[in-house]
Amino acid sequence: MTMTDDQLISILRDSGYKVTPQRLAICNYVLSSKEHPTAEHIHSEIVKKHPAISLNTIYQTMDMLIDLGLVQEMRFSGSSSRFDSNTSVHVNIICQKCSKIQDFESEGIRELWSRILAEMNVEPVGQRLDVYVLCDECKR
Amino acid sequence: MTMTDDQLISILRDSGYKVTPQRLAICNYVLSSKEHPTAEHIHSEIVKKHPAISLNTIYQTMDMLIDLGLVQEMRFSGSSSRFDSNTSVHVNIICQKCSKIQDFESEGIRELWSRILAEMNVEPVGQRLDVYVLCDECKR
DNA sequence: TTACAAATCGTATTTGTTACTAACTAGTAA
DNA sequence: TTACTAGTTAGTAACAAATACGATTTGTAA
Ligand SMILES: [Mn+2]
Ligand SMILES: [Mn+2]
Ligand SMILES: [Zn+2]
Ligand SMILES: [Zn+2]
Repeated sequence: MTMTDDQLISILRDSGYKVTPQRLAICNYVLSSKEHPTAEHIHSEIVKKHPAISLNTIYQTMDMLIDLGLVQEMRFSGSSSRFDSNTSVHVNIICQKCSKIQDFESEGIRELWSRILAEMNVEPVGQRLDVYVLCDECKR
Repeated sequence: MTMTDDQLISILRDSGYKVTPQRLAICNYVLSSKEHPTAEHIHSEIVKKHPAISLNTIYQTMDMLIDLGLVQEMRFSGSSSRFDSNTSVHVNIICQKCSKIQDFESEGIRELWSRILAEMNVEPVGQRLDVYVLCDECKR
């Protein structure tokens, strides 16, 4: 979910989180990324502007974003967690070979998913919809 | 997926896996369980009949079952992996509080899911459909 | 029966994540 | 501006689940 610095700052302050340059940099990167990055990946990006940033701060900031409901953590076998800033109902298309993750989102899917929920008769507090595939590049 | 010992033995032999008493016990337990058990949970069950069984053997047998396509591993934040022997298209209804997992499966859901796949235009090799809820007991 | 590849058990190691702590800093209110 | 304080950071230690390793045992095909 992309937003302006001012919007982000309001959200953090309203929830009692202090605004630091590290947080702003991490949030801006993660919330605008479509790559479902790992903590290591986020760190390697942020360290360019904040050379002393620690991996721990990345994890703590992810915990904050999860607490704020702005990010979802996805765990996998054999690889580290990916962080998804798309919190709307959508499908993650995940390549089994190269681990690339692409979102698929549409009104049609939201409608079909809501019908599935209706059939199950549950009140969801979240969901994770993964489809495992071989992506076009890995199929070759 | 429940099956007879003979069916199971055939599958193992056909794939070049040896048939051992430990494997039979683990497979029978896991393939008939609806609980999405953890490795520890499986171990605590099998150790009753095989007192020397190691946790390592549980993990190795799970790898085998995953290789055979009979089991799917589900990783989570803050808790250990759960192993799901229901490999058909279904939704895992997962309580955020007590971590109980219940399958929901129906012709309607398979139909709706196939329409989602059609819209995405992908050839899935698998999927993981999680809905996070508060179960009836935890809601009280 | 024998030979050998594979499986098991027990343990060591790895790895991703979490916990801890001293130093630092954002926010607040004189 | 200044001083205070609770929250944040960086660095590192600790943790736990999962994986790798190696000696011994076992299943299976000759
Ligand atoms: Mn996504
Ligand atoms: Mn299931
Ligand atoms: Zn790929
Ligand atoms: Zn519950």
